[in-house]
Amino acid sequence: MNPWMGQSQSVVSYCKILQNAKNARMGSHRPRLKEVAQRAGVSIATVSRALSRPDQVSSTTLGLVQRTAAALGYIPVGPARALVSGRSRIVGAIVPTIDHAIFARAIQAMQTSLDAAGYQLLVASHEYSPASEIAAIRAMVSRGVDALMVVGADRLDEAWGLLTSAQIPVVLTWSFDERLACIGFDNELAGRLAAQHLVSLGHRNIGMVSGTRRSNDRARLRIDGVRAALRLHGCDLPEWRVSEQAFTFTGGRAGLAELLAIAQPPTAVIGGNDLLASGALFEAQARGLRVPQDLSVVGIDNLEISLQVTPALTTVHLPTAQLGEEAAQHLLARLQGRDRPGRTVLPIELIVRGSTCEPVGGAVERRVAPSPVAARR
Amino acid sequence: MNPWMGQSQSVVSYCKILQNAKNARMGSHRPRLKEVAQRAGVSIATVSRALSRPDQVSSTTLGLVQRTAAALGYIPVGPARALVSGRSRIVGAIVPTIDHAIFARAIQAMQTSLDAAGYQLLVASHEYSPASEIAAIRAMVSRGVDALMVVGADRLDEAWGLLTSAQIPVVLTWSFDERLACIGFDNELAGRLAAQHLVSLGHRNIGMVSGTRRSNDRARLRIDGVRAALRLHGCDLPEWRVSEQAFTFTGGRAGLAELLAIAQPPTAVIGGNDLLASGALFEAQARGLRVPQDLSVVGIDNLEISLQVTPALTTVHLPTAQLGEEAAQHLLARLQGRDRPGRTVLPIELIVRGSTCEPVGGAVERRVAPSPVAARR
DNA sequence: GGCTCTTGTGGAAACGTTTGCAGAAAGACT
DNA sequence: AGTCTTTCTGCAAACGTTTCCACAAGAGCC
Repeated sequence: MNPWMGQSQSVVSYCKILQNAKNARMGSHRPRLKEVAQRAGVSIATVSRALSRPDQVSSTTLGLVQRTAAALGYIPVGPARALVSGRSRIVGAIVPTIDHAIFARAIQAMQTSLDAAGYQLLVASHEYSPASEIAAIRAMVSRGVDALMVVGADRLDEAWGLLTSAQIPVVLTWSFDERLACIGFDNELAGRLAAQHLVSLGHRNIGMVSGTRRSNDRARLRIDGVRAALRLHGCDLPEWRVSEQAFTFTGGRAGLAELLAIAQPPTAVIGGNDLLASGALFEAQARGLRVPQDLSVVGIDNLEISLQVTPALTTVHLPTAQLGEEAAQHLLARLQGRDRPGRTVLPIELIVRGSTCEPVGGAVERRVAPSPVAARR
Repeated sequence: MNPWMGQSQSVVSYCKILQNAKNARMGSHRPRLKEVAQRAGVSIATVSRALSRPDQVSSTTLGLVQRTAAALGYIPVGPARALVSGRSRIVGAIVPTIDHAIFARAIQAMQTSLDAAGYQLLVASHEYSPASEIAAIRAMVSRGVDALMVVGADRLDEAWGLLTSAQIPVVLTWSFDERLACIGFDNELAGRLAAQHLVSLGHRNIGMVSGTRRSNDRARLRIDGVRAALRLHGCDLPEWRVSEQAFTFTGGRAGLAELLAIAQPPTAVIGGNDLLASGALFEAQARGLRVPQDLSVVGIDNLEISLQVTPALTTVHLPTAQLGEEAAQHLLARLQGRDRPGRTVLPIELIVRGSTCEPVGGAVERRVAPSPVAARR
């Protein structure tokens, strides 16, 4: 049994520990190893061993100690353990934001895996601010995390320095970099898959609603992928056919609005992720455009919502929950001294649904209707 | 300046610390207070003071120490600080799941507020398992969190015992209980508002797609609220007009399917939250029912998605981000010894959008079309 | 020039564990 | 019975901070 994990024991006992010399006036207090030892009539060392490596203690003492500890409601003091053992049993995760389905899902998956191994998860978000990320890394290291997960390969030199010189396992997720172990997706391929699909349907005039590119290599790589696929077929993705927006439905709507305002509006758009793509879809429908006949829409991520919208969204599936779990397993393995591959590329896949079809000539001309004001709030 | 927060300093310096006696072969290593003290030619105590209470040190020494610490890339060892000071500067949050927009948002808001105060956030999820929650509480306490946030008032006695006997500030969120300080919503009112709205539109036969009620007082209270409002107008919500489902779009769809299968299908449904309500909306549309003419749909939460679906979802707005921030501020205040009200009820509000209207006689008879198979994956 | 008061500094004792080491006890074998 | 293992236990030394206390040095005052 791992003593860092909660042992199941009655808590009524909490109230039973009555006044020891010091705390007579306060009533109950949190017992320490020393009190358990006294009560059980053994040494501190024995109690410690009984609780953290039961095999090193005779079965009679073991039982005695366990019973006493349970009766007193003993809960170990983490910082003391961490200080002497050098391991806090805490893993850190630094993400751009927790309030985004893909990161929330990955974090949830990590947490579950870590929990099963007796580790806790410390989270921080930096909202795509490189300076905040540095502060977060430093805060994590300072809290003594045993391992660390970060997102993406775009960061300041100082952040790289902290990560590479920290004496703990670090895993870089979502994309790749030589300097660290990585578990990620081929973001460029994601863009290529989306673009290829549209090209193979016959689209030649394709727009993209991208998320913010600054401090976000994933966003840039996806655009690169789209561009590469288009070039391969003699098309291109000029900068003015890329609309950069915040990662929200609203951003997706604004992005599509922007693309529809240019001289030769695209017959298909690729969203940098499903949020943007769904937003584009909503905006198209609000303007009376039929999707996919008047406009094809492709996303990247495969969120649950993408399957629910009408038409369901064609998208590139990225296994984000798996990423979270693999990240946790990777770090756990390294914490146990097991070797791990330095780079894991998770498989991605285009999922064709109802939001894409071959372009229907001239249909886009219907886009004259202005966007009706969406119900506010 | 708070030394628990990352101080901005060059990291190149990391490489500069060359071999001290012990680590000659290893190259760089993480410097301790002792090394900073030696290098600066002062005592450990002075360095400690310079870094954590600059006012207690002469300005010349202060500058010297700060420069040396920065040059060496000193990062404090949290567990040691925590052990001696009794404060880890870590706050815990235990939620049912991180992978749900409302909790993700609340956690994100908490994290931001805590971060600004130099605190870090330790998260755990229990997936609505009471036993897991106990383990999580124990794990948190064991890690020495300075304060704790939990969700809801449904938990085992053992969990209550741990929470009330822990010698740290604890805040209960989303609902209320006498035993702890609370920041929450009037969930019963949320249900009432939704039901009242439908009744005032003329609906008499109302169904509900609820989330799992077990270990979830919020879900139960919302149903209670709906029921109370209906009773007030001479209607009722019999148990067979309540479909209990998982908190997902799919759950919402299944729930509506179930309600439509009963003898006198409802003319309006209330979703226990917006996920369920949106799911119901999607299912209705997939079956060719017009919303709101054939079926009115109301949700609770006001997620971003609720504004984007067509028609936009009538819903009860719950300020979840505000809840997260208030929870953080509450705990921070108590950590600083400031007094805080024991109970904060956050305001909620019905937002009427396009998914509800007065019932149109007999329209529901159209529901004969079976649900088309949704595109898989 | 002696006195007090303030300010800055260092020594050393905690904080609650884990763990190396040594010794005691108990069993196995001659 | 004596020796050699093996198993179990306790002592005490870490771990890296913060902070109490004492003391030194200067400043201000008469």
